[in-house]
Amino acid sequence: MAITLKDVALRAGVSRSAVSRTFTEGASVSDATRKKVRKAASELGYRPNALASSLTTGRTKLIGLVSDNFRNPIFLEVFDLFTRGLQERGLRPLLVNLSEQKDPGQSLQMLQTYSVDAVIVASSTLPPSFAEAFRDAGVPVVNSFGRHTTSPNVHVVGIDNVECGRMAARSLIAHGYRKLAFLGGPKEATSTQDRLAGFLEIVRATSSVSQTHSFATQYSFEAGFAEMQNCISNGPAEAYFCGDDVLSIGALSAAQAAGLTVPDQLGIIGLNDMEMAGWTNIALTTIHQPIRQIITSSIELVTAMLNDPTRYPEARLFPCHVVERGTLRPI
Amino acid sequence: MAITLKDVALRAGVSRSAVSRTFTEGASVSDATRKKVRKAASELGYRPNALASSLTTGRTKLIGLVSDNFRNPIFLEVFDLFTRGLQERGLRPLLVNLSEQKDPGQSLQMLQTYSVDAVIVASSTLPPSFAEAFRDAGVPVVNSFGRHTTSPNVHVVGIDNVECGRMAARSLIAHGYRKLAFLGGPKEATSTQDRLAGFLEIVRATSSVSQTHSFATQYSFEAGFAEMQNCISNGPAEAYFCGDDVLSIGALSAAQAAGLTVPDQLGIIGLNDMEMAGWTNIALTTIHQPIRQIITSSIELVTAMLNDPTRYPEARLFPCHVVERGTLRPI
DNA sequence: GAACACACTGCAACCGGTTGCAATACGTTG
DNA sequence: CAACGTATTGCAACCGGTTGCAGTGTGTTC
Repeated sequence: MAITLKDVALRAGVSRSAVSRTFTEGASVSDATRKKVRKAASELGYRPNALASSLTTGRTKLIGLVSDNFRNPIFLEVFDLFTRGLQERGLRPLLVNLSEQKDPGQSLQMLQTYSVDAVIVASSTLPPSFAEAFRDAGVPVVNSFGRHTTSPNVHVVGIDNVECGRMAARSLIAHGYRKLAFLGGPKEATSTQDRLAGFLEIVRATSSVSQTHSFATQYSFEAGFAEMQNCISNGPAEAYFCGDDVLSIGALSAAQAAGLTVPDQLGIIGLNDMEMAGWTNIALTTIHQPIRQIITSSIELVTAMLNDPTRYPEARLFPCHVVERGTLRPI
Repeated sequence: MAITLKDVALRAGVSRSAVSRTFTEGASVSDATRKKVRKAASELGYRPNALASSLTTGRTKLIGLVSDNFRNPIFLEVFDLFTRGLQERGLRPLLVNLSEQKDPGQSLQMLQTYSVDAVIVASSTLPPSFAEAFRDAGVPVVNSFGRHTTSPNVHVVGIDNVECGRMAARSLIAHGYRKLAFLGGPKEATSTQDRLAGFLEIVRATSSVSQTHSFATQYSFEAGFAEMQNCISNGPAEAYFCGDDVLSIGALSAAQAAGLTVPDQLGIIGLNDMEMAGWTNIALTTIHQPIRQIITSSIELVTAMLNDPTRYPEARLFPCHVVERGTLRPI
């Protein structure tokens, strides 16, 4: 067994309380005692047991980081930023992979068992009810990349997907395309529905512009490739707004494989602006989603909730913008 | 505060011990008691506190998952497989992002503070001393994707990098290239050094074949792109063995940007066989690294160590093979 | 020199569980 | 019916910390 409070207390010739207080910010200990304790502790190699202390303090500094997206490269960056941001604040990410089951029950139970201080649900595809299950159980929760609603039940940090849909449509039109199409992500995801809504709004308000739309089964290269093959065999549109960048790259690949030249015969605009979109042999024109800001803000919100768990829910939305590369023809 | 043992005991009209035993596998409780307790527990919504119980059992089921590679897309799959595999066994991954600091001290201390049962160091770039620091502190550790040595000090699960170097060289030669080059990952990484050693071994044993070698600063697209630009300006070789697939794709992109045709004027073979290597607009010929098997085996090893922490260290190596796609000319 | 404020300190109870041990209950056997 | 083995149960101590409270010692004020 490891070194405990008692061992240090014994060696320093003080009570266990004194040792505990030495390692507690703002507790009342004299310099002399503190010094003795520090010395004994470092000689013994003492490490306080965070789990034991959580028992009385009610704080574990563990944060559940829940996601269902382990196929989309953008999420590697998401995990990178989340883990670093949390670490910097002394919080520890307990990672939960939801790829198997989409029911919040089991993860909720597990995260409660580990007394996490809060949960971050990082997903654009999980329904809002998922995050709400945590809130209902009294666990502070932030839904990052979640759906923006005018009356959120839980904290949401993300983008305005409807506006992104509008932005994409406007951009395609500005680039001179007239037969537009929406090649969305999973149909049941609220983000997909919202983007389509914004897209349709602009198309319908613009004369001489038409649209079609279809959906990929998931955010993956293969799904984008397959759906674009589908579209091509039905007679392709002039330009596509794809659900995200992975989908776009799959679609791009299918278009090239079918002998269509991009951006002349076929334009593509993605969403996310993940690192690969900028690779020179891909050069995807896409809508930049400010994930750094979303994640920083999510973490700020989580830490704020640690202090006030009943904080009134809010939606934090960050503006996106189009990054012009090579998959839309010049204006 | 949440529901505790006491609350359930009170409601069920039994002692706290009885409740505890109801939720402990193999403890002696009568069916009648068990039923009463179960009923009371579910009525109250009781969730056992895993952290409190860890105090007496000495087991947290927390596993530190330590990595320094959050830029390489292959690691998203690595995290996916690790988190799922651990979850299936009732273990919880506590993710540690080392991207900032390469000194084991701080992470070791933090992971001890959280009483992790074991640590998985998932990295091909961290030096062996990193994992050894955990072992020295008495924390069971597995170094996944680590260096194979004939006398490992810690458990290592991975591939034989020297053999991969040989394999790459043999493959390039078989495909008819004569002026070969090694475009490695970070120079100080043991994996880089091992691959180079194997590569050189074959080249030097083969008459009429020459080689040069250089290193990228990290495993990223940009680094591969930059280093290939470098190589081209110095007069390119005929074929390159790149440190991994991301590097390969960067290099590929630089070659194409410089007007070199692949695979005719320039051949490239990567390592990893990450998902993107198979994307039809990339089609990278590469050495497949069996990461599923490596991860499954790592988790098996970790669970074995949970039962026997002093288990004698072993190296588990998995064979790799070349996946032919489009970046080497036909044999 | 008495009265008082204040900084420290240790005691002991507590956080939410687990577990060795002794006590009890039960069914069996002779 | 007594003796006995076995299954179940609760008590109480313990895991490694934290913290309210009372007690001690010091310096200040009047």
